[in-house]
Amino acid sequence: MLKDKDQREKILDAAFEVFGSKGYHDAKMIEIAKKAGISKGTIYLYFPSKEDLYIAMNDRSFAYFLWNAKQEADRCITFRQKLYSIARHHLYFFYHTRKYPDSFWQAPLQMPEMMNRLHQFFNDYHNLVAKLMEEEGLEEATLHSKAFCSMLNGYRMDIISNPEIDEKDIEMFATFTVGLFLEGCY
Amino acid sequence: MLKDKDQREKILDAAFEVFGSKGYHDAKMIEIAKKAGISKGTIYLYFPSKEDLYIAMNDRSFAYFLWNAKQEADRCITFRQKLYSIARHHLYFFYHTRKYPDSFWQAPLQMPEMMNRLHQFFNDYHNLVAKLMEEEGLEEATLHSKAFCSMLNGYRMDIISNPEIDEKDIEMFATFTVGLFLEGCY
Amino acid sequence: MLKDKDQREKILDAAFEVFGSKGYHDAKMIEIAKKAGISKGTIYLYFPSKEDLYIAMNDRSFAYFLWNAKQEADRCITFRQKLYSIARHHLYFFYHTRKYPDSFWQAPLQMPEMMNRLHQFFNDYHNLVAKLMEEEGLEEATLHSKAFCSMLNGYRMDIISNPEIDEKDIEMFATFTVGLFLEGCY
Amino acid sequence: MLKDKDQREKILDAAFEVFGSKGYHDAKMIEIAKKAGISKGTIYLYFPSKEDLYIAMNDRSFAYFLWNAKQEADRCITFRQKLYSIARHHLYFFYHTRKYPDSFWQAPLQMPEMMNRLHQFFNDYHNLVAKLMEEEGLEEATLHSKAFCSMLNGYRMDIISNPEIDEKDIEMFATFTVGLFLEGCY
DNA sequence: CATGAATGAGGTTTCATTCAT
DNA sequence: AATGAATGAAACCTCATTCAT
Repeated sequence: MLKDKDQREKILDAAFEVFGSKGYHDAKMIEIAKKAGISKGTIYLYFPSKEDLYIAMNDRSFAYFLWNAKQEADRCITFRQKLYSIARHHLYFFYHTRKYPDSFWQAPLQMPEMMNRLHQFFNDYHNLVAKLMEEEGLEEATLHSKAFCSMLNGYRMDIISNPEIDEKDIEMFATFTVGLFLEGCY
Repeated sequence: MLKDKDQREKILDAAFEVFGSKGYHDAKMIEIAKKAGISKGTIYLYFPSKEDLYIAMNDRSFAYFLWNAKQEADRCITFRQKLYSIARHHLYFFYHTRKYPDSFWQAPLQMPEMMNRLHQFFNDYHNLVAKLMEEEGLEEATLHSKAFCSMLNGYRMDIISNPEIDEKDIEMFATFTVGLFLEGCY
Repeated sequence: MLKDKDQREKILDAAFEVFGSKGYHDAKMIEIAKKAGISKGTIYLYFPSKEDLYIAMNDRSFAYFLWNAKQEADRCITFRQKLYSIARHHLYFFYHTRKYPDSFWQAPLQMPEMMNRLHQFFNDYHNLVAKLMEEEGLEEATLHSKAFCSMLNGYRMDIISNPEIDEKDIEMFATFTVGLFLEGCY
Repeated sequence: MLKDKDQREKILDAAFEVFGSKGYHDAKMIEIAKKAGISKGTIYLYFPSKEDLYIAMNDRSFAYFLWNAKQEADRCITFRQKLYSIARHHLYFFYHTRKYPDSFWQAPLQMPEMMNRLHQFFNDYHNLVAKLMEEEGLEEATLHSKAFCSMLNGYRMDIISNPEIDEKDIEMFATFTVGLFLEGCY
């Protein structure tokens, strides 16, 4: 039982790496199997298809992301601190998974189920952030949360493709974004 | 001579529609050919491979997007108006191409040439916006331009997948984004 | 383990027949698969490409030919007998594979690896014969061995395309060739 | 009229080069057209198909080869001189066309018409040589002529692939072959 | 549970040939 | 006569999935 859990997780870990670094179409089941240290057939004991594996892998990542974002934010007291924790969490996530640029934030069209999950995830994330804003009394919390998250998303490609970006840059991006959000550009 | 031009454009138009609605991998050359009203082989008279066609199609879109963005901004006088024109152009582009959600703003990894073009495009776009900001005397124009464009990008998925969004919403998104950028969230 | 060996051999057998009777370019992978009683994809489990299969098939034939030629020659005592055994082996090989005229003795240009193997094979064969001649004290063994083998090769097209040629003719060709080689034309 | 003749010849010349250096299957009509300085379509005004062009090209080569061989032999007086002239002509032909190794002496199976022509050519050539031998009173002239020509053919691959072989080697090969034929190996 | 050999549908690309100009 | 744009059949190869062991 625990063994099963381990197998499933091992496969999801491998899937994260392979899907993440190659993209859905260029990822091969055999490579995921090899990376998981098992055989191709075994994957099908745990996941009915490549697509299902892809979705399961993303689901796990989504849950993990949201859970962590919430944890971090809950530790903070002031609104500014909360925004800052969201920003840091978001950007560090990009930073730590920068070797797997395809693992997040985009999905193949022609995979409606995955699109739904992705929408749901964005929804959940935006709601999480919107709630923080509502608690602060901010109007139009939904629009504001989307704008805030979108600014963070904008750093994704830079973080992925510019190897010179380091943790100091990440901190700066977070500070800048929170400042712009709270006070505007001037 | 004109004929050639026409054929090439016809193919690029069809490529835009098919790549845009299916994504690179799920797009089939035969479908592009049919949509262009020609035969499969003819595509290869104008483009050496599927990948080259994809890149050429994107290049055309990039140039078109940048040219229009500049046109619109140049017609404006105040800084706020310029930002607003950028925002409207950006969001209306999403709106008018919402049937082709894969035609823009993302590219398959494993296609380094395309990634380079995409980076270049973002660079050009951000520079265009940064220049407007520099003219206004805004500090850290690069960071600000990225943040501004990122907020606009954030509406992409909504515009694509929510069929209830209409031109009034677009205008509202633009107004909101410019306001947030200039004055902050309060 | 034995199964694998069998599959590989089955594929090589089928390749010998199809390449041999159609030539490299007119041979189709699907036909080789059908003849081997397997599916197209299975061939690619054992050989990475059509070209590799072609080369492997030829390699096997080369080794087989040389091994047999040596076996037969080693059983003989006198020089004349040895020459005669070489001639018979050579001509009977043509005779027994006459249904597969393209399987031997020629290779597509534009396939450098195959050309190398073919050269190597001719080299090995000529050396084998040259050695017999050296043991006899014949001068210019290399030139003589090439001339001898070339005369035998000359019967190839006759044997392949003239269905009236039978084993009696083969014996006669061998006798004639050895005689001409040893004593000249008078 | 003369113009036509020129076009046809130009195409045959180009075909000789391209078929000869690439082989039938790897030769492209477009390349032949370019080499002839005309357009693809024009070839089809003079030859109904690639196959027909290939056959016509070979036919011309065959006729040329035979005509020259006869010319050279007729100039000679003694039997040995005649054999020697045949040998030199044969080997120099290989030597001078060594850049076009596929232009002669082999044909794709699956092209019965071409196979027939090739047989006919060998027949004619062997008869030409056999006649010389008959005039000398040699018995079994047919067998002897085949053996003689086959020995010459044996140098083909060497001449084609060994760039160090020069005219001195050719002369030596001719001398050696005639000697072996007349006196045997000792 | 686990394996990995086998399958076969499906897509990109090539190129001889045609035909309107 | 000459062109070259257009055609479309055909073939190699890939890889998700199955299933006997």
